[in-house]
Amino acid sequence: MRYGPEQAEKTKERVVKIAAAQMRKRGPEQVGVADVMNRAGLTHGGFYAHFASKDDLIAAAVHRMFEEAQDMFRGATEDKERHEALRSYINAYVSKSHRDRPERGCAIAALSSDIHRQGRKARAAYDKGIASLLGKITALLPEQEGVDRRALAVSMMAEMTGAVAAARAVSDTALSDEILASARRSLRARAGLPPSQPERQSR
Amino acid sequence: MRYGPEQAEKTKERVVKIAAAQMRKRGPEQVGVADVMNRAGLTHGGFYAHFASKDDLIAAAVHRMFEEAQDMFRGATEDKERHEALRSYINAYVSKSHRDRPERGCAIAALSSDIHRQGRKARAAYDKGIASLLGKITALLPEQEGVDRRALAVSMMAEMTGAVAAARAVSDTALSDEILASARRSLRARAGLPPSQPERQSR
DNA sequence: AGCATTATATGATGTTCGTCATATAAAACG
DNA sequence: CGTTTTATATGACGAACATCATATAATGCT
Repeated sequence: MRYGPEQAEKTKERVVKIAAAQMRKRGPEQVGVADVMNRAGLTHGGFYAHFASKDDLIAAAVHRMFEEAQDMFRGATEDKERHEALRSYINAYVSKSHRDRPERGCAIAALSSDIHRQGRKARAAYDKGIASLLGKITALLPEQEGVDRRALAVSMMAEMTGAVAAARAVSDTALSDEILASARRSLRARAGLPPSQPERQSR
Repeated sequence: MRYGPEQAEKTKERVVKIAAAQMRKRGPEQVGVADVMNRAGLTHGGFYAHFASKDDLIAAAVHRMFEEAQDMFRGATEDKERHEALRSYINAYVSKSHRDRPERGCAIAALSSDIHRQGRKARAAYDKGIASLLGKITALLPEQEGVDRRALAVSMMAEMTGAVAAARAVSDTALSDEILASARRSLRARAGLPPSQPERQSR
């Protein structure tokens, strides 16, 4: 044990990463401390050398989820002109692959009904993540007369996260696919994107 | 004990009602069998005279949530002309009072990230509830040329549930209120309702 | 009146949980 | 080389959990 002075940092990062994945997949309360530590190749007792409590771990995990979301956003939008960036982000977000991989996906959709039972720090991290995403979507929206871009961004974010959450919740595959397809088309139209591109199936 | 032959039926109904409220508030997994029974004035052991398992209780609770949702829908829409019914339903759903009382509210918003971890029966009840609601929203939408009412209903449901879930998740009150207000305005416009009614504050 | 039925209660089982006190052993430092 | 520091391990604590076997007592039927 103890393989270097900054090994602890690496270990902690690994634990948080695993926790972030597991908690998106199974919910923060369903993920046990011992489970996370075992997945990191450790035993449960050492946990409290890194975190003050499980609530602390949850807060750190939520923070990391939004870091990963930033990467996803950047990957979909960078080096693209605004219209194309917006289309790319919508297609990536409201997609089957996002629906089918909650452990790698957006925290807002994954934790929508879990987060309000969590501690102060986890909720603060969530707030910050939402605010940041809203800012980015607003900035991508085209300016049009009579359109409040900020309000449109809020409304679109609700539809995006609601559609992915609903598509995950539903067990009928056809209905789930329909939810994604309808939301995707509606979102593109509301974003002011030309309607009938060759309808790519984003999987 | 045993106060009559149909007393058991009453008791079961009471247990399911309590479970439906608690599970919307705290999540199905966070609600213990003993907790529900105690709230019903009983002890935990008798539980298995009424239900085969906790999963069974969850399924029954989800079923009941959608029954209550039907009542809410009917209450907001009955005896109203289509436009007015639609406006009334949107205002009631995307409201502060709905946000602040998840235990009495819509199962879709309350369980969006919980339900996909549940058993077959609970998920089937959820599917049925979503399908039924979608049918009702579709029927209320005005017919317009070039508008797929069903697709619009799906997209609007995603925005409604996403907005309420996000408004609950966020701890910043101002942001939470903004989410509701933006979604409400957007939904009314998308439903084809005249834009600037005297903006009632639905609480 | 007495017997069978059944709704609820008591209490136990074995798990899993978060937390913590303590032990170990390797690295860093003198 | 020896001492201190510290990352991880071991093991235990009490609480909560779902489940079930059994007990109790009141009802409905004969």
